[in-house]
Amino acid sequence: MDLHARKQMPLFPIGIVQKLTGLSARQIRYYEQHGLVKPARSEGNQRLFSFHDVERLLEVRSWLDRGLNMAGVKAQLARGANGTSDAKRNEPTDRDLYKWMQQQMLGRPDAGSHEFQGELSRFYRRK
DNA sequence: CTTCTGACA
DNA sequence: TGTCAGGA
Repeated sequence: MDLHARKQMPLFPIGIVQKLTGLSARQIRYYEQHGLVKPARSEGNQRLFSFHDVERLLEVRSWLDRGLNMAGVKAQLARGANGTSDAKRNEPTDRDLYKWMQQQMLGRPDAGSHEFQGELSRFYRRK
């Protein structure tokens, strides 16, 4: 399984995505309605976002921060625009994200482990 | 406790 | 966009 495939894997719930993107759950769901992202769903109908979705959301936020409205953002996506300056500078690199995940996996012995670790282990699992 | 949908004093 | 309801 290559990196590209892993980036498509449905891994995190909306709460994690909020922390990763700085967007509110309301915004994330709203953007989904507008087709900006298409997270997978768990059996319990819970949204499961992939790294691809998270990156797209960060890209969307960079445009919104720069004053674009929904129409503007859609135009960028339609044009296949790639995040420019700000987006590139503020967007966490893959390494940042992986490092962040490893921290989650190492876990905080006191805070109790997250079921999250189990899901994330899928990302690292070979084959 | 977290997430989901629908709705708006 | 925030926030509340009512349910899973």
